[in-house]
Amino acid sequence: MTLKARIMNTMVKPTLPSTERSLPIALIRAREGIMNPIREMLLKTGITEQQWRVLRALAEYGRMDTKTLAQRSSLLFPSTTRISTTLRQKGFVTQTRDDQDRRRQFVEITIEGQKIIDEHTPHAVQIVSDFKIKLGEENYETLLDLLAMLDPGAID
Amino acid sequence: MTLKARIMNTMVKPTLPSTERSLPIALIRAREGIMNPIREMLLKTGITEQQWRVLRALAEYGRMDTKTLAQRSSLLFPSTTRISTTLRQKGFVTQTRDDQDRRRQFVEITIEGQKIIDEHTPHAVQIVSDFKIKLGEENYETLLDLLAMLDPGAID
DNA sequence: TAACAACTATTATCATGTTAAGTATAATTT
DNA sequence: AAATTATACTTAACATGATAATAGTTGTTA
Repeated sequence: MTLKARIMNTMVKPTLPSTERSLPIALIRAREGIMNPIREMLLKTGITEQQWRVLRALAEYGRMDTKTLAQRSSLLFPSTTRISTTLRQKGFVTQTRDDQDRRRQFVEITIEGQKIIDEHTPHAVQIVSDFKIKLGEENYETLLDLLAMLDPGAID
Repeated sequence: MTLKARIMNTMVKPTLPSTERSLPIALIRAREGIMNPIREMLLKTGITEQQWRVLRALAEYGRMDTKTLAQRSSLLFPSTTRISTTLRQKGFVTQTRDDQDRRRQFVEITIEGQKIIDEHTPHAVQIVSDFKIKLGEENYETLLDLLAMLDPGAID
């Protein structure tokens, strides 16, 4: 697109913000920045970022059904099913049917799964801490608050 | 995990923030909130969110090579290759080799591709505008600035 | 100029995102 | 109780994310 055409567009039509100032893209890039060191850490564990999220949720809240697990891990339901299966094969979780409601599937972290969390939590804490320092404590909290306002699951 | 075990953990070991206060997860959830209406809009176009990003970059900056396109679209290189192929098959872009450097592949938006952008930009502008209202103009700009601080590609 | 390294792009592989369809069980209605 | 509806989960299909391996081209150096 020529410069002239771009200027014309700006004058006569509603235009999107430049991709440099686009909120969805800013979210993607920020996530990249955060996840790079975390992914680096996870390389040694042999599990993925999403599998780490599932194990963390299970470690924090204990045994739960797949639906709840999906919500707590911010994963889609089908992804959660697949990841649970993978983690079971790796020996990091167990799956059991609910006898009261046989549709329900409970997932629970194993000793081995908990070990993964325990062994890497200090490093993960360090990574989070580095970002707090980079942004400043106040900015960090502000950012979390602003992001929460966009969360579709949040109780407005 | 029992309550007692959780309390013990908190006392003796470094702990991660609750998933409720985790920055990576907050970024995912915020993105979900933003992308829901955008994906809804894109349903009518038959293209995906990533394909939309590629077309937008091409519309804004004009013809460019795949590497630059990947950066401008915030996509991985291999993803960009695949998406360019898909978009070419749909008739929304053209691909040409650079005669000066035959490694390089140029991608350019077609009239049909530009039409997709033009037809849906007003709706996209409306969606962005809604979020600005929801957050407030000042918060919106603050959020973009804070996110930019996490962007690994940003010039600190 | 031949060997080597660097660069651009493509392809491969596995995991996940996303939507839709399907299955089994439970709850509700008639 | 049979039919219907709703729920929890699973599977399928296609696109993308992420990493690694490969191919073709250009640049550099011995």
